[in-house]
Amino acid sequence: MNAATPFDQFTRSAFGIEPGGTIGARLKAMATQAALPKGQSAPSDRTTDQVVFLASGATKLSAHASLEREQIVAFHFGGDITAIPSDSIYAYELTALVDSELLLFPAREFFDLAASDASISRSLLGRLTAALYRSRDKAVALGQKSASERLAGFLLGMSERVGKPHRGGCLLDLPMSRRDIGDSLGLTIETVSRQISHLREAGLVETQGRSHVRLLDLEALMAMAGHAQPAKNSTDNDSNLISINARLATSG
Amino acid sequence: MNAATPFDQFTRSAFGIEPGGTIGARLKAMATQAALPKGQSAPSDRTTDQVVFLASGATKLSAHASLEREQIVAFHFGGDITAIPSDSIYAYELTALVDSELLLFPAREFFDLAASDASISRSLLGRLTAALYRSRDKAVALGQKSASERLAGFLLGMSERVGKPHRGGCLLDLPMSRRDIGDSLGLTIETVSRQISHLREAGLVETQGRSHVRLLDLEALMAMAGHAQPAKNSTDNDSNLISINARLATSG
DNA sequence: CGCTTAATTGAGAGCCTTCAATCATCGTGG
DNA sequence: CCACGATGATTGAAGGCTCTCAATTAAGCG
Repeated sequence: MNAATPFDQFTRSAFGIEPGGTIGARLKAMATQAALPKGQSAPSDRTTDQVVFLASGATKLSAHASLEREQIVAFHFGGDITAIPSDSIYAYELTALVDSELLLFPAREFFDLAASDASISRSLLGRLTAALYRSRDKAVALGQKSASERLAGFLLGMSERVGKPHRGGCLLDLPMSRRDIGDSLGLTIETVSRQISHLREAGLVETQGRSHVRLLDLEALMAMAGHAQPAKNSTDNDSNLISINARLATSG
Repeated sequence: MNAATPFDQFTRSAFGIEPGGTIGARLKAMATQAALPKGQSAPSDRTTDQVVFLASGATKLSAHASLEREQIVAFHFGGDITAIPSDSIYAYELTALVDSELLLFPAREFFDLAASDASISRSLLGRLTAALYRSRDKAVALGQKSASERLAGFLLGMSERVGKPHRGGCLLDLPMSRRDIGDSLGLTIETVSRQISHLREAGLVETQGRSHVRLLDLEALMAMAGHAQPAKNSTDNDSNLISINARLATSG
């Protein structure tokens, strides 16, 4: 086991502890390492919740409301931690959007052990809270927002997580399909496609191929997404630029 | 401080620790106790996330997507713990549905202290995970389900939390208005009202006054909600009755 | 270079919303 | 105890946004 294994990355970057310690050894004993090729789903356990550390790649966590109806509740990227329920009213499934490496833990044992270490507990409490907040924000979008608002919000959210600054705008290389975007936003692929076309016609974005999107006007997108805080006075728009970058990318 | 104070209830029932200990004293030092009359909102802190323990009563946690657009992300009842974000893109607000008693903690300090105690950590990890699962399930409903499915799911969810068994059915005394239900389900009050009328006409529920609802056919409601697991064989419906009661009521 | 899959674009239908009016509920005051 | 008023809930009709169905175009891969 060299210094760059997923497990070392897990203990060090996620929790700030050394993999060689007592806790590290016990964590390792209950971990299952998996290399998920693109499109493949994590081995699901119908009897035990699972905690997942995504070492590298990108995944989607989706719930099957019925055959033909899938809701993606979260996207994950390298370094993210998430939890997969086993006894929900829906069947949840973690699927790789690109080739990915991940560590799987049985949730109950993992939390039992984590609770005994202050550093790990503190990290998990923060991450779970962030994931909860993110999930709530998604619920707000799904419950209250129009298709154009949702798509603008989605692009801005992705820009925070995988965007690269590019001449005052932002360059995205989206790992998910239009269907995935639709399943995440509660829209059909046709509606997603139409909304992207509208954004393109409005000069707010440029697209190249299936996955490359360039956000040309972040401020206009924020206004369109309804992310702008109600201006306290007249033209007090500066605060938006700050708040939009405030939250770190974490599973949710 | 007698044995029935909200704080004693908090440490004992929520975490299984004695309020008199060192941790208990430090928790108490950072706690703010509040009695919220019906309709009133908790004092919001725009700079610090808050952890809330609801000792008694019922509350809603809502996000303001804009003026006139409110999404309720969670209902809470006595014994629940939740967290209110301060720096979200939406303004979150905790409002009492009935006269309520609650304890407020600054989230960062609270989690810092909680992490140092294995018992508290374990409890919080479980509660936060449950809240995350519940929020995800709500996202699924908001993203994929029709009005009738959402309302049936709402009634079943409430039956688990505040329902009283009644002659093979379930008796509900809902503390929230039709507007609250609509804001929770991403529907208008008119649509909620129409769907309730449909359920009544179908003989699945009876209503009495504004808040009393009697669920007459839980199985039919489950089928309508789309909560039924895909039957593995022919008429294997017994498992639904078990799974519907599997999750404990927790904030989220 | 051709094929398979994904994405785009268009037309029509459906579900929920909006707008409007009526009815019921419940707290209050006589 | 009942009448009254205010708020909440119900019901109806019309419109809008997204979905469904269908066809075309583009992208990516062998």
